[in-house]
Amino acid sequence: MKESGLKPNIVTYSTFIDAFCKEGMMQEAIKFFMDMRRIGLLPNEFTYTSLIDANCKLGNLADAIKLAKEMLQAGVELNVVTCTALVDGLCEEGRIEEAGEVFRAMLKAEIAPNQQIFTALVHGYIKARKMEKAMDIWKEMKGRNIEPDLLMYGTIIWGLCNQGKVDETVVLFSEMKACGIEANHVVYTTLMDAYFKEGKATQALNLVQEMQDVGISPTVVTYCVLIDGLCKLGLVKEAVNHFRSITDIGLQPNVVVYTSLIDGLCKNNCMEKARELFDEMLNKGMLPDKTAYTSLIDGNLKHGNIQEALDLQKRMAETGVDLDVVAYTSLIWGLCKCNQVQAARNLLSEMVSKGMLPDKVVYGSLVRRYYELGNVDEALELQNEMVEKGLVSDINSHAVPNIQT
DNA sequence: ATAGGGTTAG
Repeated sequence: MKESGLKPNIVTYSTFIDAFCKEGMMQEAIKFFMDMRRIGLLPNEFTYTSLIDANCKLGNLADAIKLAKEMLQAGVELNVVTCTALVDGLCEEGRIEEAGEVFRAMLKAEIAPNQQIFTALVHGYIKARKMEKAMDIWKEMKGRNIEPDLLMYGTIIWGLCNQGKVDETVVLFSEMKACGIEANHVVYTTLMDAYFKEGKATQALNLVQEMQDVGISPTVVTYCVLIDGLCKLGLVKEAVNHFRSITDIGLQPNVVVYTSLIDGLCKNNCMEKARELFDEMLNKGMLPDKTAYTSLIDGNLKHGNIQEALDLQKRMAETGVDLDVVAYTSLIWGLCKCNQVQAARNLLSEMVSKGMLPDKVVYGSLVRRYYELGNVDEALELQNEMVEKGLVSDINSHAVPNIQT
């Protein structure tokens, strides 16, 4: 720049600092920040905000707050953009009370709030599971005649769905559309999932139709929600049909979508089809993960195919996929059911040695089997272990592990 | 001229 005869000014420096921040090159950003002051350029609200926001996003809240104080001491006035960066950073760290304080301080300083800071704050309250406070902020925004946009509606809808209050989204969703704000695939997918999870299949399926009608393309996640929802309603044939149509619109099913369907097929007694899909996934060169293996293992165990389950477990180990609590629970229960109590006992020791906490279904299946075999000593030992771990020794429940994928 | 907000799946 010297060669060109042009002197960098505050905007030049701010632009570079912001670019460094966004590239994660904090050392360079700080170097420029020091350089500019050395040559007598005073950082402005843009410079500070770039640095504050970057520190917030890196979780360095202490540095961000320090910079904000420094900014005020340097006589640079706080504005809504800087406050939004701080509010968002604090919310991200779960420090919602402090975020609220920043917001209130801002109002006190007569800085006008806007859509963006309201969204950041609403998001923070939702994340902190304070939906009522989130709704208060939403109302305050409306009271100030600030129109919510897609991000704000999306956040509120997501929050309500999160709290199992999908019914309360109906009015908001209509209102949003009436304002001419187009929903996107995420909002539709979120709503569909919430409706399915509350057993409201009609509403969920209506949304699939509506999405098509308004020309919003589903994504792989949308399909996953749809397939999972249909399977859990026992509509496995429809789920398979939808699965097959994924490629028709140019998408490729991923491991998660395969797993949803495999799990659904297992739970709807279509083991053959489940195996077929699992192999199809392997043939496509996809690597099944923990959940994918566990779904098929669980299905096999519940259908008495112990050998196939053990083969899958072996393949899992060979490909470096660790068993998790769900997989252990399923295997131990299945082995007990198939009279392989020693193998089950070994797995229990293994999971405990890995620091996992077996639940009463795991213990219960072993204890019950030991009693049935007349091995009272082992049964009592395990019951003691259960009590030590703070589990109720409820071995009569005949509980079947309900594997949630 | 340069800074800030949300979200979906097994």
